[in-house]
Formats: sequence, C-alpha cells, structure tokens
Amino acid sequence: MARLATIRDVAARAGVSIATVSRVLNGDVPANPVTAAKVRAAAAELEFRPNRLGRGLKIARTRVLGVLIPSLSNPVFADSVGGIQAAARRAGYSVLIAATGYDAEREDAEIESLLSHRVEGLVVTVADADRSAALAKLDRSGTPYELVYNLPEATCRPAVAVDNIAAARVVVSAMIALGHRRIGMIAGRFLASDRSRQRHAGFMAALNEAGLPPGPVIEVAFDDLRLGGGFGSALTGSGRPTALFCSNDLLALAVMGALHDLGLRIPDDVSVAGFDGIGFGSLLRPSLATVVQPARAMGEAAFERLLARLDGAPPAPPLTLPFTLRHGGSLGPAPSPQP
Amino acid sequence: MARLATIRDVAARAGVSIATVSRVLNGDVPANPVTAAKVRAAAAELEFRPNRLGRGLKIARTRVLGVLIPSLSNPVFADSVGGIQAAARRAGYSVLIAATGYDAEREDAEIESLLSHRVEGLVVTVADADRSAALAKLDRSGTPYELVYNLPEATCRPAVAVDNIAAARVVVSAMIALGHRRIGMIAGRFLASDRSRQRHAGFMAALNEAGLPPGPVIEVAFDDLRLGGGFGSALTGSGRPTALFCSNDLLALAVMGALHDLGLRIPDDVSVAGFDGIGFGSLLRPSLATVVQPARAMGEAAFERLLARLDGAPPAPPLTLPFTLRHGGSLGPAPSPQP
DNA sequence: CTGAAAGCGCTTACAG
DNA sequence: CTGAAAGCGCTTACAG
Repeated sequence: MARLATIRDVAARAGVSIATVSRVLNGDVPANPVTAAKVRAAAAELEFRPNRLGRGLKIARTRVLGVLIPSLSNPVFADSVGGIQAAARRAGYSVLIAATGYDAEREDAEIESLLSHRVEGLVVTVADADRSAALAKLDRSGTPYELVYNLPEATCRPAVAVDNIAAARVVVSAMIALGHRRIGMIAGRFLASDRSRQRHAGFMAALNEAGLPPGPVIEVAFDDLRLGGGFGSALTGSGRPTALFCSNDLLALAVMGALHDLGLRIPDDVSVAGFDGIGFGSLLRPSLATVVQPARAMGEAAFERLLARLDGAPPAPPLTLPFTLRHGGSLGPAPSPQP
Repeated sequence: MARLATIRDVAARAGVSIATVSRVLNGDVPANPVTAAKVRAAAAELEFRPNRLGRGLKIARTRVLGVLIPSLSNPVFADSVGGIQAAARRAGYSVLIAATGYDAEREDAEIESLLSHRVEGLVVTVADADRSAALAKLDRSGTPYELVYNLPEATCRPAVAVDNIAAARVVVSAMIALGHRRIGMIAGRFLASDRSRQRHAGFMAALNEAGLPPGPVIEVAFDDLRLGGGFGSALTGSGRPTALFCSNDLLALAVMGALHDLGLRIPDDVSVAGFDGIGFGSLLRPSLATVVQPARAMGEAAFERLLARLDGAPPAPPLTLPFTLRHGGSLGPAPSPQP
C-alpha cells in the first residue's frame, strides 16, 4: 500500500493531538471553530483518508458487506448485486464480492475469506442452501446474512426469493392452457441446485393437476450449456415434447439455439419458457417467455433486512416477493396435429 | 460484527503465547510439532479466523483489490470483473467492487472510499479518463491502478484496452465494403465518454479514407436507451443512412429494437453494428455484428499487471489487446437502389 | 474544549 | 523453539 497520510500527520501539521483530529473529522462533539478549521485545512492539504483498518479494529465495525454469488455473467445475479450495491452505497457500506462458480468448495473458501475480512453481514446465493456446509458454518459464526434466490425448505433461514414452485407451476399451467400435452423440462442438476429442484416440483405439480404425465426431463451441468449428445434424440421424432420448460433463462437461451440447430421452429414446432426474467430475453426473436423475478429489488430488500439486523432487529421470516409471467413469442399454442 | 474468536482465545486454549499461535498458523518458521498440533486443534475448535484488520494494520497490506466500474448490468463490465475476480482469487486477493453509473461525482466518492479501505491497488473503468478528477486524485495517492477499457490520449496511464479507433475503423470499413455509402453513428455522449469519442474518430477515419461524408451522428445518454424523439426522423425518409454504427452493444440492441418499431428491416433496409462483443448479441436474430473485445482476458491482464506493480515492477506502458470483428446477420449489403 | 493513554487484533524483531 | 513487548491507525472514556 502506498504510504498515505495518517491521523498523526494531520495532528502534527495542525498542531493538535490526534484525539482532536479524530473528533473534528468525525464531527460528533463540539470543537473550537478555529481549532476545527486548522484540522480541516491540514487534513485537506494532506489528502487525509482515515484508515478504515484502524477505525474498524477499534470500533469493531467495518461498514463492509460480503456478497457471495455463483457468477456475475448471469444477469440475474448481476442485477441483484446491482440492487445490493445501490442500497449499500446509500447506507455508507462498501461491498466485497466473491464468485463461486456453483462450486461448494469455493463457496466455503470464499465465506471464510469474507468472514476473515470481518464483513458485518453477507448477502448470499449458494447452489444448494439445504446441503451447504458453508452456510452451516456461517450460521455458527453468528454473522448475520440473507439468502437471495435460495429459499431453503429443510431449514429456516433468512431469505429473499420468489416462490419457485408456484412460479414454475404457473408457467407450465400456461403451457397446458395452450394445448400442450407433452411437456419436457431442461434443468440444472437437481443434486446441485435447490432452485432447479423446486422448479421441477412446480413443473410436476402443474402436470399432476392436469392429469398429464411428464415429458422428458433432462438435467444439464451449469457450466455446460452446449447441450450436446442425447439432447437431440429426446426432443425429436414422434412423441417428442411440444413444449419445454427451462429452469433458468440462460439455459432457455441455449436451448433455443440448440432447437434451431435441430431444425425445430419456435414456437410452431416447440414452445420454450425460461425462468428469471433477464432483460436480454425480451430482445430475442422470438422473445423468451419467462417468469420475471424482481432481481434488483430482491438485492435491495436483502440489504435492507440485513441493515435492520445490524441495528438490532430480530431475524425476519423469509420474504417471498411476487413474480410475474412475461409472455413472449417463444411460447405458443401446441401444434396440431400433435407430432 | 459478531464476536469471533481472536488469537488470544486460541492462545489461551492452547496454553501458548499469541506469538506462537501466529507463527504456527502462518507456518513460516519451524515450530515444535506438539505445540503446533495443540495450536491447530485450538484454532479449529474455536473456528478461528484471523482478523484481517489486525493483520492488515500491522503488515500494511490488505490483500484487497478495488474495482471501479460504471455498472454491472452491462455484460462487458461484468465479464471483465469476472476476469479480475478469477485472477485475484488465484493470487489470494479479495475484491471490493463499486459501481458509478458513469457519474463523475460517484467515481470520485467511490475512489475515496476504496482508498480509505486501503486497497492495495485498483482496476478502474471511468467514463472519461482524460478529464477525470478522480483519476488525478488516484495518481496523487500513489496507489497503483490499471485502467480497463479506457485508453487515455492526453495522459500516459497504465491501461489495458483495445485500439478503439482502429477497431471502429475496421467495422465501418466493412460497411463500406458492403456498398454502404450513407453511414450514421449512434453514440454515447462524446463529452461523457472517451471511448465514444475514440470510436467516433475511427468512424470518421474510415469514411475519410473512402471519401465519404458522414451520415447522421446521434449522441444519446448512457442511461436513456429509449431513443425517442428525433431519433426516428433522422433515420427514415429519403437520404436516410443504410448502415448504423453504434458505439457499444447495449446501444446497438436498443437501436435494433427501435428500428424494428420504425418498420425498418435489418439488414435489408438498414444494417447495424455494435462494439464490445457481449455474448447475447450472437443470440439475437439477426445476430449482432460487432467488435469483440476480450473482456475477461482484459480483466485478468489488468490484475496481473497490478500484481507485478505490487511486487515492485515499474509501471508498464498501456497494453493494447487484439480485437476481432464478429460477423452477424445485422450487417448486410447496402440496399439497391439506395433509398 | 483538549490531551494522554488504553486498547482493538494482529506480526515480528529481540531476547532467551 | 517460544514469549514479552512494541506498534500499525484509529476511537473514546477519563482527566483536566
């Protein structure tokens, strides 16, 4: 670190004690106006920036927030982080951000690192909240946190999310209402993603309600959106699904490309819907039908809840925010006759 | 902050001094194996996480990097940050990230905050490097930094970027080669963006080279991608441009939507090209022709350069990385006859 | 209103 | 190999 001015430098230049410098600059207690002026002048001349390490160590507050997300390249996370940052800035907090690539080991390591930096609280999105060792450790640490997107089922943890099951059910019901009878799902690995499991549950619920059997359910890895191999055979030929529900928008975009390559037209041959509501989906042609999560607002809400906790409020129950169904050209009536 | 275990707690439990705890845990000097085992056991039982504030204050190194970007919602920035994070993680650095919304005041305030946190270095993208007060202040602070995307012309500052002028020239030359004679530009405000200015210079260079007069040049604000009003009149009617170069991809996507609303077909009536190479551009139909910047690699390179500086290397000259032209359906031959 | 002093949690010469 | 002590840059009772 470059050698920056310390409070001692300012005190010397102003001809006062460091205690006085601290008091003047923090502006809490009254000070002699001429002393204050001298201090301020010295601080300005030296471009004094109080060292937050010193302050943090003393007052045991860092005004730093930790953010843990799978990846910044998914706009749904970039947007929630944008909300967190905006709210944090308003409250005078800085934000330490770590990306995990959906890797449990990295989740753990980054939580350790964040805690070591003594973040006052964390906003966290993990791959699978119910079986996360990192989260269990976080619980033991006593540092307050809020989950975003994850809504654990087996444990009661503070979270801001949408009702994934209900939302998935709404999309799939919309498909059924459009005459689709063979509906498949492309999903992130259930073992690795609580959201993928929950959205699958909603998918099943809608089908059960309508008395329909599920179409093919294909699990894919997060980091492999190339969708090669067995993908094509399940989606072509007679008896193929006429609609595909994808567990997130990034997956849906990849699926649309793959279907195009298979020579299938969207939505004439096959309809597609996603989940998340990333902005780019509505720029596509056909535009992507999807569930819109209020990503930015979720980030803001998570930060506000955290702030309340830091101010002494008791943990709040999970906050479920409303989702909306965004209609799009990718979702149309079932082809007739059925393929 | 929750009350976490301190080195004193560990020392007490292991029955040794805090100096020994420090030595064992930092594993630098040899220690008695049985003492070491006791210390490690105590640390594990207490889930001891060394307080980085204490360590940082003492050794005057925080292992924290500051990142300043306009916004995380533009994938070109999210991607470069992804590269920074990956490289930082490998080197054991954490990352404090601040977004500025292209606002000079916020740039200044966030730089102050980052410096206060004693980041060891910064990776910075500002709206306009040549007239940034924040950057001037950064220079005075002595804290090393690397610019990304900005390539100042009036000042010599460490930077990782592509040659914006050359790249813009290549795109516009490609338009000319396709028979376009009336080529317009939609650009972020020149007064607010060095990149917009540089790309405009490349646009002009290509036209001059071909002996063509420029078509309409429309400046728009970063935060207003709605493109209302006078936008339509300049782009319709006889004598309208047959190709539009947009100063970045986000703008190009907005322009494509607006052209669609004006009833113009892309590329039959009008061609469009962007700048940045965000992944979503190639998912659009027609796909977006654009200049691809190696965003992630730029972020990684910036971090590596910073690390070299922190290890004592002298400042390196600006690094210009190669760009590529991505062909796309949005750029086609000029219509004949000319409108 | 101001200063001297203690102490936050670490690391690291300096002794032993 | 280990410990006592100093000190990094702050804030804040405690005196005066």
